[in-house]
Amino acid sequence: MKRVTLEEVARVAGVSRATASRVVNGASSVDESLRHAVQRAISSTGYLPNIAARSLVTRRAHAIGLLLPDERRMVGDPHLASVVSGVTRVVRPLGIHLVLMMTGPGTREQALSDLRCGRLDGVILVHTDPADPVPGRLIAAGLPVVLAGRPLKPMPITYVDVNQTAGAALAGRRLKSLGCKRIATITGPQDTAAGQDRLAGFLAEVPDAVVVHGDFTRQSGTAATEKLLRCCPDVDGVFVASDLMATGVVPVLHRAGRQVPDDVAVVGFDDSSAALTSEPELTTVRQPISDMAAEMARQLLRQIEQPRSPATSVVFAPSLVVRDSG
Amino acid sequence: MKRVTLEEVARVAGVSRATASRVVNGASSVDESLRHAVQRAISSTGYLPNIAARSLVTRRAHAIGLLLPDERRMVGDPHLASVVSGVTRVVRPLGIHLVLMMTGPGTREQALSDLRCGRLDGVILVHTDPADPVPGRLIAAGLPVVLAGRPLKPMPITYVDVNQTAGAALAGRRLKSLGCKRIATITGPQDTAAGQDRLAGFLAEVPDAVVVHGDFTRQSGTAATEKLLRCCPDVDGVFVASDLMATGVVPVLHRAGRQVPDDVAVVGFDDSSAALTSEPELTTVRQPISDMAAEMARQLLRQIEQPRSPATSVVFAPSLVVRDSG
DNA sequence: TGGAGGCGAGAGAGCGCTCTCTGGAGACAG
DNA sequence: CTGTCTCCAGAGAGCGCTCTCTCGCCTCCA
Repeated sequence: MKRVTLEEVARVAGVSRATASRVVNGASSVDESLRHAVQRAISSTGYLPNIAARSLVTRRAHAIGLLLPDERRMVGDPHLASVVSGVTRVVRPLGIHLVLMMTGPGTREQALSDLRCGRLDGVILVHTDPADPVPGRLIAAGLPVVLAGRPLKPMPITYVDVNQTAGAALAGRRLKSLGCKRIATITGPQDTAAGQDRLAGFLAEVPDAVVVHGDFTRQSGTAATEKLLRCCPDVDGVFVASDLMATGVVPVLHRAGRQVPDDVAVVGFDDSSAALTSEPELTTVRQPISDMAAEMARQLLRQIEQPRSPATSVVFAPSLVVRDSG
Repeated sequence: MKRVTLEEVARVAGVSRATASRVVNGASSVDESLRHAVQRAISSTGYLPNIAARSLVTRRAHAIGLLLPDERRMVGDPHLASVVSGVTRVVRPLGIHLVLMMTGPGTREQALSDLRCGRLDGVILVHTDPADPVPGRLIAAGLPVVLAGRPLKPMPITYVDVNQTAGAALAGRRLKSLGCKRIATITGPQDTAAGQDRLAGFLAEVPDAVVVHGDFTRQSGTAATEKLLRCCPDVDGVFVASDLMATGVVPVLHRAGRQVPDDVAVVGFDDSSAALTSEPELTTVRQPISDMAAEMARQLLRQIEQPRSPATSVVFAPSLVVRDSG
């Protein structure tokens, strides 16, 4: 249980600490026989490099942060596990730690100082409040940061997103191809980029759609549907801007005596687990969350490697998942 | 953007590095005037301690790991966000990082070496495979570890769990008090502690219950219900050992022409988001996940503080959440 | 054979911090 | 007034690693 240091390894291998270090870090300019001696010494002693000591001199923490919104917004979010998994896939083989931070009082400041004092090499920001000053301060300080989702107001920051507009258009085309005549949409909050884009994309495809506003919550889906049935009782197709919201929509339709999809076709957005537990299972627009998360990690690593490299954005294509609801 | 060191702070404050360090770490034996001078120097220079340097000498990483099963088992798991949130609540005020690791090839070994080389101070293990040798190796090495959920075979390890047996009994009592005469249960996998305990607890309350086996998945809920309706068509109350499974149960009952809860009462377990998106909303047994996670964090910190302290277990009380299904 | 050139290994100086140990100053008892 | 005890600040030695700089040795060409 006693700690093995590089010094120890070097002694066992009969070389200097510097040479042992070269072998550990894979430098090429080491004689083959010495390299072998060091490798034998490493496995015989069970040597593990001390990351703290390494970080101290390389000024790399070998850790990135994932900044999440508060629990309330995260619980029931279907994507968390996929995001973590996607990032992990990229980051783990490199020995980089993924540090989770959930927003609470002062969390974002904490992240900022972790970044400044070299405890974190970069951060991925999820669900950023448009009024949040932290992303701006991060890019101003030239610190590596990637946003999940397009920022509401344009800023020179790297982000990864799905083509929300195209996804909503996919939904619109689906409803039209089902022969729906009276089409409506229940929107997301219009102070988010996703909410705006999904509405715009849908209207581009179905210009005469009835628009009722929601805010991505289940409750708002229920309320919006009641309103919709009052103002537009002959509706026969509805695009709901999130699956979670759609789980509030379908029961209201059923209670009003409308069969889904026979009387009213419903298309959701997200392909979340809610789409599968809903009855009937939801036709929905899928975002490749895990791949997007992996790309965020890659973008972040690039920025860490090459500080102050220009901001880029990567936009993934959505796809339609046809199930039973529309 | 240049880095400020303790040396710098000490110089500005006109004291030695040691005294500055004492102030930073809150040691009491520092003269009030010097303490103030140092604090002024800290804020004027914007000093942030370098954690790597500190870790190097204190041998504390100030980071703990959360070891999760693979993405497949995690996606759709309702509890991840709550677990993270609960742990964060305890750990963040102490400046301790929460490192997420999702099981993939070699992840657990990685966690072990992170622990050994001092990159992690301890780990919380979630959903551990009973055949997994890692927990055993961790306790053998005297490394701080806490399990989420009772281990299947007894071992001297600290764990936090909900009283699964009592929770299942709660469900049984509910069905009986509703006047159900022909009661069944759809179980979880019997190679997990939760699956076993929920069945045992339910049978203790309803000894003559019909037992059909499932494995916590939605699909298994569907299949089990079909089987149940065939072998026991007069069933009027069913305890489903997880909410997710229950979302597969209810539609089958509906299709068979049974109203929930009028013809068949359904009680789930977990109080997950699936319980809310289900129609009707599920009566279910709630586990205080977030509080349990916080307790896991506290237990882990205690072990880190006092290595090789005896293993303890903390068992939380479940509660019944009455909604519409039973 | 001698000198230049190149390549690989070792010596040693830190990285920024903590912590022990020492020493000086002040208080108080003898 | 001296000796002892206490208390607090500073000096300095690392923690384990990387990386530059230097030096030695071997090769190759003149």
